[in-house]
Amino acid sequence: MPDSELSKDIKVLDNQDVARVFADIATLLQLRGDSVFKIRAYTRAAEVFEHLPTQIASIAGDEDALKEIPGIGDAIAAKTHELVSTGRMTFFEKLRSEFAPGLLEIMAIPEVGPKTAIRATEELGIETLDDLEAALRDGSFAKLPRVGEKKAQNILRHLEARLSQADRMPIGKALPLAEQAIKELKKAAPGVRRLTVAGSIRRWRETAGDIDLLGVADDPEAVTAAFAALPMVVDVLGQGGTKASVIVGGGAQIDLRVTEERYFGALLLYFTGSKQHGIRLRERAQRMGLSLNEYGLTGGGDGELKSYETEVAVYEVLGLPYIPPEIREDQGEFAAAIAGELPDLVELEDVKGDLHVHSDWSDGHVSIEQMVHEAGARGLDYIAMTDHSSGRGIANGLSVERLVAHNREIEEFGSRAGGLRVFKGSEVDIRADGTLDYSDDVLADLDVVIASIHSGMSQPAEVMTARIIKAIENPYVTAIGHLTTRFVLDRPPVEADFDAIFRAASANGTLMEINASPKRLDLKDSHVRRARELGVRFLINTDSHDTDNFDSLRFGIGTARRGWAEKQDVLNTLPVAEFERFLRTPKPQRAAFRAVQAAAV
DNA sequence: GCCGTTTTCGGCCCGACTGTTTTCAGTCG
Repeated sequence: MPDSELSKDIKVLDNQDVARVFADIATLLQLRGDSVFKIRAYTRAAEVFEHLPTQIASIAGDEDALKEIPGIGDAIAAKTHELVSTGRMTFFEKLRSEFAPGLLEIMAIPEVGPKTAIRATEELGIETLDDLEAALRDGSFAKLPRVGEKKAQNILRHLEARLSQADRMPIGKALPLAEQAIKELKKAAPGVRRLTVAGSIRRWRETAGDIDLLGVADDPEAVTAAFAALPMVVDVLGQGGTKASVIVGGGAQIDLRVTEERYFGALLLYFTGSKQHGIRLRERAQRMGLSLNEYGLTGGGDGELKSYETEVAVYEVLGLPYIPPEIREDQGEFAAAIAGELPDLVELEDVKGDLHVHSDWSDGHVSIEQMVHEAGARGLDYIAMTDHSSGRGIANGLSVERLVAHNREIEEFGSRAGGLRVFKGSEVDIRADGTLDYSDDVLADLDVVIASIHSGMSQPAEVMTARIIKAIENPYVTAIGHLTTRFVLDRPPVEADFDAIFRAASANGTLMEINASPKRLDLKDSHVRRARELGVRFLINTDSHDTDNFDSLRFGIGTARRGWAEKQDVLNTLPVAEFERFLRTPKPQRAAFRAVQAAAV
């Protein structure tokens, strides 16, 4: 069959799809009671694929290339090849046919493991989530061996959370909740020190399952008691001498652990994760004749436990430099650390400008003057006012006439904005055919042009790719805004060939925006990493529609850091004079400008 | 099933909690 027909018949699997299949295989092998090491291998493969910055579909034809990936060997490479080239996997289908189709869903409920799931099907005939709910409610589930009343209640609560889709929350919700809890707890328990957020939030993952907090105290029990009694708490799941788990309003779970000062370093390292990063650390310790746990390191000469107040100290004993939380994903950070090639990640303080800002001229909430004033108050050196173009009727987009008036007002405010430089800009719509809302001669009058998609998001991948590349090639487009248009947990990304898009951006000197709005986080972390590999440079913008939206910058920084972005990769870390020089450089030469900058750093 | 500055075979990370049990299975992070 020719390739063109193949591509018609077979859905192109993205990395998440492939990862899902291997995760399901691991679950099914658990149900079958297969070797824990085999299960671990499939689980690892799923995690590796999920975070792989390269499109699996683009390399799956070459099994040797697949086997280059750590954790992928002969068997999984062959299965991946089969899956991607045919859309099916014989092994998976055979395995799946051995169990009721609903078992995978049932196993996904917390506290339901393979043993419980198997007993539930064999003894109660449970095959779907509905069956499970019925058995939990009528009490029959609680009579299963090793279950009981309390366990059944817990499982029912998890099931209800799953059915209401509340099992993960976006970081834009999780982090403020964590900060509120920290603030309240500090007030309620003045004895607590070093109170900090750990877990996936500290790694700036875009979603969180629960919120992990760690602290130090001389009287830990007093702190956990105060925590359980906080006003924001609606339910206490458990509370002991060093640990408490609560549910707060809105349904989020917060776990707090309180320890002695001397254990804090190992504990923070342990509860920051990721799980895979921790496993690699413990393996490394083991090779050194040591054993790492959440209290410290044992082994060595005397076999005594040695504790550490900081993470740095633990890494040091293991012969490693400090690895920032954002890249603790077992995605090459160990190799980089050992080679002394860890990236010097971009920091919040590095950002000097924001090039995507709205006002009440389009769909923003306050005036240009207020946004400019706020940007100055926050210490920015430059911003671009980028209200929507005319195609965005719904967002009160600017006609060419209004754009001219908009430009005039910006020039006025710019002249009396103190040291702050205000650029004339637009967030111009990329139409379905890849043309822009304004003609080139209108765009030529602007300093900064952010080209974005706001409609026609379900185009086929080939059409979408060509559409975006056309915008990238426009000589006046500074950057592509929120490339994939996705909303975290809420709207899927557009389908496109992102490698081709990043290559075009790199060749044309068109920047890619890392949109810092916690609703978007677009580019996402893995896209940043891949784009950077292909030579793309970035802007980290807040897309602010109100003065407090400038707070979102930190989410963009977190995402950029998860994508291994360094200061030199992010153009709005340049001082204003340098950034203006970049804007004055004609597009064809911006790629070269970029290289000069890289060499200069 | 994967992997190798202790191994191409024989290993494979570590501990705690919960709720069920009369000594620990099951699950989680």
